Amino acid sequence: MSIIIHIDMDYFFAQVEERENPRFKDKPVVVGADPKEGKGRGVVSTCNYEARKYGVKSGMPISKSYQLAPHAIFLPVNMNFYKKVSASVFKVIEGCAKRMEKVSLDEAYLDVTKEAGSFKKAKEKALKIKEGIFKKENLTCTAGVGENKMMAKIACELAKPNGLKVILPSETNKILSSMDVAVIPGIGPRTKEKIKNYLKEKEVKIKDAKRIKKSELENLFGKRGKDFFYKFRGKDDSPVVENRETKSVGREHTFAEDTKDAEKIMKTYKKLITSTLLSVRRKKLKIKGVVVTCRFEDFDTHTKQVSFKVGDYSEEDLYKKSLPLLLGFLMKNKKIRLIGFRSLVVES
DNA sequence: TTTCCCTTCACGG
DNA sequence: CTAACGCCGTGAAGGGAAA
Repeated sequence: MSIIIHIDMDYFFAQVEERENPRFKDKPVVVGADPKEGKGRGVVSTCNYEARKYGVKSGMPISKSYQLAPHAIFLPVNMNFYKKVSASVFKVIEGCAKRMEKVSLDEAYLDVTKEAGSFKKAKEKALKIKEGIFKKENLTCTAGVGENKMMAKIACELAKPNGLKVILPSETNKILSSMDVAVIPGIGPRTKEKIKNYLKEKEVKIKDAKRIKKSELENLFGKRGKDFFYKFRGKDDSPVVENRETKSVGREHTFAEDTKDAEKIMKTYKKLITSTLLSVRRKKLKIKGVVVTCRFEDFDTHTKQVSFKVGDYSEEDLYKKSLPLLLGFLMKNKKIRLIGFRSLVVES
């Protein structure tokens, strides 16, 4: 049995924007792609709760969010600024717990099994973190405490925004039973659909999903199926990992309009390589391969990959090695929507 | 036979 | 045109080639 705290900054990017510009408060704020009067091709990155009242959500096409809330304040993603704020927030968190896994700019898991020793102490620690972040950065977050990563995350979801919730092991099964299967991390729309079809039900709660045998889940979902079987019962043995190794670094670009213009594509392609290589070098990584992605006008998406000897490579090297992959895509007589370049890397 | 490579799929933030 | 859909990164499946 572990004691895990999950910390999640509330509507992070939008909250930072509100802080920088207090007159945005009480108004719907949408951070994401340029809506371009409803013609934009990007998506919503984050929005505040005022915008959510209109049905706007993160991940939604920006064009749809514009239909739902044309009067909202639409802001571009100021990633460099959010990164700085995030670094400051993480300093607070690091000061409070030894074992910390950074999930993203605005989320972390803390394994406080040893330091806290009890759920009561863990709750106090979580409150301290919330206060520390608010004092330093004037931003709110939500904390969840549970017996493992999954339960900490679910507790956090239930308490948002600006909340703090503990789910005791004795409460775990009762709380899960009436929840939708999709609250389980790793169960997305596809997996949920498959489970619904398998049980021939319109909606599936976790108590219903528990009727499925472990062997059936394994047949349906392979090794993930076994994890699901245990997760339905509140069990998750995935560890808090402090330093994940970077496996790949890449960039991709969607054109404003689908294109066949080879010159335009090449120009963009070279920029993707340059930018990727910059990141690779900043992180002092060695390259062992490249992947080229192409999405055509009909959304058909393909990748081509080639591996080579681990080493340091120049922009020209990467260009030469990957060009045949890209040309393979240009041969097709279809307009291109997106191209991507990714380096497979190893830490040196 | 085992391991590695390539491609796709699904997911999460 | 009743769907619209970015950018980044991970893990796993499944088929085939290489060692």
